[in-house]
Amino acid sequence: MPTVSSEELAAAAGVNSAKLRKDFSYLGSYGTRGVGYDVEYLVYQISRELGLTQDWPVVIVGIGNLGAALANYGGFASRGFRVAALIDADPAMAGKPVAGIPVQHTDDLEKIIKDNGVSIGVIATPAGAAQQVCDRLVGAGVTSILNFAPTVLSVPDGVDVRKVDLSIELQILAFHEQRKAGEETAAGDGALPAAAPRGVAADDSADQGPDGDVPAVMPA
Amino acid sequence: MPTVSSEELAAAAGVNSAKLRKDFSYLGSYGTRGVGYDVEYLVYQISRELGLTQDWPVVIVGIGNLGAALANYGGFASRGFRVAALIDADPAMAGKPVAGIPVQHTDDLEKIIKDNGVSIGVIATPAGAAQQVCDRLVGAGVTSILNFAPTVLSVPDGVDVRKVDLSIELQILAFHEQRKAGEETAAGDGALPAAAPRGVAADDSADQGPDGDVPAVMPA
DNA sequence: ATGTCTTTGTGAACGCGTGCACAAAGATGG
DNA sequence: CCATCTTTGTGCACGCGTTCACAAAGACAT
Ligand SMILES: NC(=O)c1ccc[n+]([C@@H]2O[C@H](COP(=O)([O-])OP(=O)(O)OC[C@H]3O[C@@H](n4cnc5c(N)ncnc54)[C@H](O)[C@@H]3O)[C@@H](O)[C@H]2O)c1
Ligand SMILES: NC(=O)c1ccc[n+]([C@@H]2O[C@H](COP(=O)([O-])OP(=O)(O)OC[C@H]3O[C@@H](n4cnc5c(N)ncnc54)[C@H](O)[C@@H]3O)[C@@H](O)[C@H]2O)c1
Repeated sequence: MPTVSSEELAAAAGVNSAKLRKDFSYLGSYGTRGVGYDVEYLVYQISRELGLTQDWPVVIVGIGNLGAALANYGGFASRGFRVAALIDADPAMAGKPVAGIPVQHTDDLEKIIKDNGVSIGVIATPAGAAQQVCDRLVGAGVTSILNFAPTVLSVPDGVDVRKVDLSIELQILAFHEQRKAGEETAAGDGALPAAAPRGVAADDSADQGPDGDVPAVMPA
Repeated sequence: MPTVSSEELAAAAGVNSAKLRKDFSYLGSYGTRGVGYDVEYLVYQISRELGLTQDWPVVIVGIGNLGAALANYGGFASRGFRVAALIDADPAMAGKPVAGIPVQHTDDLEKIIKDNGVSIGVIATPAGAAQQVCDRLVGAGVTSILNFAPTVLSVPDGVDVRKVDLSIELQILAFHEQRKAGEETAAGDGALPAAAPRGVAADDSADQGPDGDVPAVMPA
């Protein structure tokens, strides 16, 4: 039976082994003291808890540059996500296949959502259309939204939104970059709390909850 | 003189007003008691502190589906980022313009970086090439990297990496989605700590530091 | 000039996640 | 069956960010 210790796992992930064990303990006591964790069983338990055992149908709305790239991306299928439909407002695109999937018109949005039992929607439309698209998605039954448009979406309680704003990612890098340059001359006497640079880019990135890195105050 | 109170700002951003004031206080005392903050002055101070007043040249490496979409994206320029160059390993692409910018070959990577004084690089290559591209970027002087490839990059101290992993974004949504479904029958008695769903998708997303939302343990 | 009213700036308390340290559990060997 | 050794599971303490609450500051009216 192949096993791994929390120490090995922690080293690979770049985190503290105690934290890792404590995290695992929320899933139950799947380890064997003196031995470690049964790899296969552990993978299964985590996959199950994370919802990776079922596959989720998703729709992508707004098949422009970004939407098309997403549709072509093979990494989703391997993680249990299936692109159930592509939706765009442009009548000229209707019927044309992107990544082998025919684009459908926005008029049918509600029907598409319901027919496919979709609960996760991806918005890749221009910012101006995002809130409107969001409202229609939610109205049709979508309860999770991944938003690429640089807008803050308002949604009812019970609906989750995650926003991917590439400009903000670059701004955060630029912010640290600026601090690096400043520190060369005036070493670490800035007015702001230390923003410790990380050597290895391990985990993080997943979080989007109350950021621990940069004050999460400025609106988009 | 147009002003705003911390209370108004906090309501708009969906955060606590005390937190907002404390955050601002790190930049100095720019407010006037009994009145609020001078909007124009505040915007300038924050822009300056965040590094938004200067523009940053960036290079994009890997001009495929995603890289091309990024190159076409107009949102970067408006935030002070300038696409200094597009780089790809495919000889067939060399010279061809994408978004009006000619694609250059990977052979010239180091020269391009140095000639343009680039310190921020974007990696949109396949996962297998990411670490190698990263090493070359860092070797040429890049100290901030935005990585779209689903790999954990190893970099020397002093180099910042931010990773955008769309599959993980979807997995996080799917995770909450699964919990919603579960709670309908067994209301809030899960083994995991409460993952409070947020009604409005305000801030967060910026952080990528130790996530406050989902345990940051699993490697990609 | 003085008083009142609004809003800032911040000291102090609270809550939470992280890391330390160790007892308990179990495997393994004699 | 007992001793030893490894690794888990977790109580506890520490540190940090968030929030409360209020004194100080300043505008504005009288
Ligand atoms: N391209 C990028 O790299 C990038 C990066 C960050 C953010 N974004 C954001 O992603 C969004 C899309 O970017 P893009 O470059 O693909 O733009 P795009 O203009 O290429 O594509 C937008 C697509 O949305 C469709 N559309 C417009 N209104 C719609 C509606 N109401 N319903 C359905 N579809 C509609 C259009 O027909 C078009 O096909 C924008 O909000 C942009 O700011 C893009
Ligand atoms: N397309 C998406 O929506 C999406 C989403 C999430 C993640 N990603 C990731 O982003 C990366 C790019 O995705 P894509 O869909 O654009 O892939 P793609 O295959 O369309 O493009 C990859 C490009 O990188 C170039 N390339 C390969 N090796 C290179 C090297 N050593 N140096 C420079 N260029 C090199 C290729 O010539 C190609 O043009 C992948 O790692 C993918 O997993 C993509």
